[in-house]
Amino acid sequence: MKEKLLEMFNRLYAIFGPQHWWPAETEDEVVVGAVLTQNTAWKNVERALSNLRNNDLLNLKKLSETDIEIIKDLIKPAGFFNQKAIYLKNISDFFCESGGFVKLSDINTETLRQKLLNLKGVGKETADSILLYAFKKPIFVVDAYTKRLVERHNLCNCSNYDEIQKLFMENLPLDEKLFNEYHALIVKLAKEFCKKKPVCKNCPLEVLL
DNA sequence: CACCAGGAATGTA
DNA sequence: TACATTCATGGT
Repeated sequence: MKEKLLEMFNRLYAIFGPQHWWPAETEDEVVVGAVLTQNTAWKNVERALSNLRNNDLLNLKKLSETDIEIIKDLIKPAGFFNQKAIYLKNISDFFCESGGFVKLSDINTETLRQKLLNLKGVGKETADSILLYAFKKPIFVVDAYTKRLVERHNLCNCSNYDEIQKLFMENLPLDEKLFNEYHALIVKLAKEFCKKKPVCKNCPLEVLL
């Protein structure tokens, strides 16, 4: 399995090259983007992020000080704006109360993950995306594409988040750079070859089966 | 017109 | 524990 997962990564990297994730200027922008992209096309997220940036609100401190109705209006293009505005408030308040990004970086990864999961609006994928792409922790992010990939290639007879995450983390070196690129490459693969949900025609990974 | 996108919370059995 | 429903905009 270790060989298989590495071979899959090497093949994806050979085909698509480095993906330069997360597409953001700051750590705060990663956090905000992680919430806004929940079940939402990234293109729509970019519009919401632009709106926030143009109003100088693309940081957690400003967001915690801004009226929620204003936030709702600016993030509308990303959809689910009523709940996402609440989520952004919860998270930005937490970061401010906790002493900011640098202070939180000192916390042990498992503890920090739990703190993030305790926030309304932060599930496992969002928490792990923040840990990996903002805090640079070696945590593997599992999304719908990853689940489909695991199922289609019969990498394990599991379907829940934790087991799929363990599959990758117990069979790969705990390397933040590797996990960063791996998840991004899976997303890239899905966008290029799996635009329709059930089918994955001409998928370059089929040769590995 | 239907279906989906870099999910999570809530309710039901 | 395992599903079903809801949230909402914009692209295809």
